[in-house]
Amino acid sequence: MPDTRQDAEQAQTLHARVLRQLRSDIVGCQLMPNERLTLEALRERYEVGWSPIREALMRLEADGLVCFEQNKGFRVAPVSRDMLSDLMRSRIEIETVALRWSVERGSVAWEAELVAAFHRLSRLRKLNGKRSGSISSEWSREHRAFHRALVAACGSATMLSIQQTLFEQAERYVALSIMSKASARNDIGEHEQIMQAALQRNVARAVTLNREHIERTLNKVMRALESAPGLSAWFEGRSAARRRSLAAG
Amino acid sequence: MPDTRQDAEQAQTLHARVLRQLRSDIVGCQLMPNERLTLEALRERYEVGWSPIREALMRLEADGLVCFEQNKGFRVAPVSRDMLSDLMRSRIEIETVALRWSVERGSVAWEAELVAAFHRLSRLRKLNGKRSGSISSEWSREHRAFHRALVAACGSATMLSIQQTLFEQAERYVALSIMSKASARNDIGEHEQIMQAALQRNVARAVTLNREHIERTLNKVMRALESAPGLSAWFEGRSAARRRSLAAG
DNA sequence: GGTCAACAGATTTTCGAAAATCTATTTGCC
DNA sequence: GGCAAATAGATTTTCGAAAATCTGTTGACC
Repeated sequence: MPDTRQDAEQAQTLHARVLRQLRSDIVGCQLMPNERLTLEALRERYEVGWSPIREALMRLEADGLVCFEQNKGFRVAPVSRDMLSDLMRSRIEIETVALRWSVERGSVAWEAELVAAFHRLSRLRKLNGKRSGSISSEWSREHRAFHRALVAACGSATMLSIQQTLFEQAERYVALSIMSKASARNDIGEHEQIMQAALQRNVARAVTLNREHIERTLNKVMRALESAPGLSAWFEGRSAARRRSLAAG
Repeated sequence: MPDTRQDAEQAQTLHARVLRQLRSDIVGCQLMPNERLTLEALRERYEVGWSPIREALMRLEADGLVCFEQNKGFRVAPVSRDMLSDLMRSRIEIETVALRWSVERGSVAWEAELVAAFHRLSRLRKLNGKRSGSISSEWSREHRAFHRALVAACGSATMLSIQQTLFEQAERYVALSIMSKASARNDIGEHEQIMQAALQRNVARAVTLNREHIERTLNKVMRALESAPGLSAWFEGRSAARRRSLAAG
């Protein structure tokens, strides 16, 4: 029974596949913030019928990646300064709790997973090509895995799920900032420090470093997006204004 | 243009109506934990086609009220001691943060809303009839509104959304405990004390009282469910075991 | 010239049938 | 008798067409 990942992915139902692809396309900003998600266009893009698409979109709405309006259809969730800072503030609080619990309760197996996750991450390049302006999908996967490994031993499925949701939303803002400046910050050292504090069971230090890690990301992303000429328009809000400026340009 | 609530509800799309009804039926335990949600049965129950039902179920899965398995369909999310205590621990942490922010930032308008919400709640009976063993839907609505009013000024849509989701999940456990014992705890005084601490901007006291409020609910619900002969089966986990015991009895 | 209603095109929403998948039972074989 | 494959029934999953709704435009009327 050859159960390769390829097979496993093909064995998925269509709505599960569409959900995965849509999520990836939105987080990676292949579908830009506030972009209208016409069912017809998505039907063509993913080569499926209406049902799997609507189901996937409904699911993504709950994750805050998609917005929905009665009889008006779906959009990629918009972005704004306020939402970004709200998101990051909330992430800090959630991860502070989860990290504390995790460090207090983590076993040796947890330590081992954490070390392994860091090792995998440390061997990857963050960006794809030299001028691509996009984050490597492997790096993204391992980065997410590392941050999950940090809080994995918290013993709360609820907090883990919230952590994942917020992390994913934050990833979208990071992708946007990378698109605009093509410079990613080198934060491997920060990750290592957080890990070491966690391994030493130094809760206060781990929590503080994690908070600063998130705050630095927030600052970098905020500045990148404010100074990006093409992308700052996404921050101004109303879609009508944006459409006009794009049509004019 | 008479825009009554009746009209507004009828103007909803079908999947929005089904979502609302399903959510209410699950939180109120008209649909019991772990119960299989056959599409055919739901189609008949809510008198719609497949699409609106699947969309609503997908949405509820994200809220943790429904579980989904590939090609096997949907179930009402199961309940367990572990999930209950995880849920309540997480609620405490979330509401602690949100309440702190809310008390620190709340305006007079917030105070007024809070007082109004408490007043409405204080004039309602918790249970429906004398022996109905079910929570009054008006009380439930106002209870939720009161707890939301407490944290409404936190300034974070993210935290508010999480608070709502967890509160709703907790409501289901409370409904279950009421079904089993028909005795609800009289907690109007607790609510009043939390409110007063919040109005006095005494963050520490408000947060502590809120924590104790949730912990008391947790203890009461946990005990009610453990001692309830018919319902403790829901707590034992695997559906197979439960099915056998029900089929035998 | 400005405002409102009606219309046409585009899009979303819903349905019911058809295809794919699973589950439980039966049958055949060892 | 016990085990595995085949089968039938039930259920989920997907599709494509039809109905409902919205949006922007045209044209009539004031």
